[in-house]
Amino acid sequence: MPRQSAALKPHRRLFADRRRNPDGKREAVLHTAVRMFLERSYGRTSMNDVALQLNITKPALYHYFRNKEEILVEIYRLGTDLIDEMLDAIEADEKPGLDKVADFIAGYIRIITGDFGRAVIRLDDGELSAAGRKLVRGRKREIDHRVRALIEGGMKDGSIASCNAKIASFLLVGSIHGMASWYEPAGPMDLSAITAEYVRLLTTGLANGLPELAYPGSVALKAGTHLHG
Amino acid sequence: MPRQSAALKPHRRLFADRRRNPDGKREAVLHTAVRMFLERSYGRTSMNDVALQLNITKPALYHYFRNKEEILVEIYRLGTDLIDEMLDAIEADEKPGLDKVADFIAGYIRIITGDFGRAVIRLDDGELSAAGRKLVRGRKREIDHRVRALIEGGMKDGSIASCNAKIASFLLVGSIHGMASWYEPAGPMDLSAITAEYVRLLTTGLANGLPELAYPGSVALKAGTHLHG
DNA sequence: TGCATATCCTACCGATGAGTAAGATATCAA
DNA sequence: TTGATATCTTACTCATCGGTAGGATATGCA
Repeated sequence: MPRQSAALKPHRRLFADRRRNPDGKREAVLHTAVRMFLERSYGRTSMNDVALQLNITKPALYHYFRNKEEILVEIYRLGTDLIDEMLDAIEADEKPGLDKVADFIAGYIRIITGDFGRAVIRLDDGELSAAGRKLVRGRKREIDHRVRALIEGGMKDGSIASCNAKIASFLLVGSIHGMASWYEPAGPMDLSAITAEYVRLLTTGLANGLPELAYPGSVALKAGTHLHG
Repeated sequence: MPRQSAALKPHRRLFADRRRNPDGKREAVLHTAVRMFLERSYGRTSMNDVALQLNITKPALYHYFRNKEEILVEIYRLGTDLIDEMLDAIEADEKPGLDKVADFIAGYIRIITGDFGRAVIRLDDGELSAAGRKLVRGRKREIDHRVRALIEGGMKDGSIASCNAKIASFLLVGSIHGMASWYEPAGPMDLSAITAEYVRLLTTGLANGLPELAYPGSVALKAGTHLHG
């Protein structure tokens, strides 16, 4: 039933014979599952669907994972690990805050255009049990805080204009999250062009050096109130 | 089982007696359903849950809606109507494109901080049947196009700097969509402050008048490539 | 008052999906 | 070669959920 790209087929091979390779097979399950979860959502992808895709039967999956949730949590873990590593590298750099933010934008885009990065953003952690949800949301919150710290650092060193770092970081991260929904790796749009445009549009708004001239925000606010009673 | 805010209780009253009021009751179902869908997702909210919340039983719901999907489609319709009306008003205005974009940001934030507006963004249209999905996605796409046209108009009249309108509109809309996830009306953050910050950050990036000085995008791109092999 | 009908309930059906029991079969180490 | 064990399957259980059948009851109109 589910239409899958040819890229998934290779994982079948691992299960084609019964040679012992638990780590490899576990990984194959994860790669197949994350693709299917992204395409059809976690809730609408049954364990049977995943098993069929790998040319095995459902109970075989339970040889590698205790339950469905463990697959999802593992996917989240792999995805957040990627983001954490990127932030480690950026924080270790000696650069103005604005440059770090620019690096973050580019790096974050690169990660969330991959399967596991995109999973962190697109998959609904509300499907998790209370325990799993707490774990995953904790990691997400930690990432948010580190991004906010990046912006606050830029405000301290003067490369970023004074702003509400909490709001700015949400805007920053949120705009990139949007990409995870519409961007298609196989599509016609060039990723480096998108990245460049994102970096330019977002860092310009943050940059210091243009005190108030750009746009009088009060006008926009007043305009908003008279629209649609 | 589901914890609900007191704001839902009033809708129970309508069902408390059996006075004939189909329109009012239908609306009460929609208001209750959208709240629950937003809190627990469409998939994890059963018809029984909705009925219990209204102090009736499941079959009574089928007196007002043919099936569960009809409720969701109706919610999408109400939400997209709000957005359409706002865009109508903005397009009718005689303003520079950048000002229209600013108005859109403020108006869009206002709408998506309400239940039905937020539903358009947060609820997963993948839960719909092929027919419903086509309908809803068509309306969403139409909105995207109108936002893009706003930006293109600003480029034509010179108020917005030359950029890829498709990417810019995605960034714009995406950043606001992020709000629908983290913003809580009852929370501590002031909505008008958030709106002002969003308008300022986003319109500054778009505005014309600062040719290339703000930030050299090429640096950020190069920096991105060496992060995390 | 009494009838037609809208409203709502109890009790059910059928489908789906997570997870398990119990056994068959292949692999690998000795 | 042979046993121990990892791997995988067939055949189930149990719970949930969308939706319906058919009947009970209140409402509003004649």
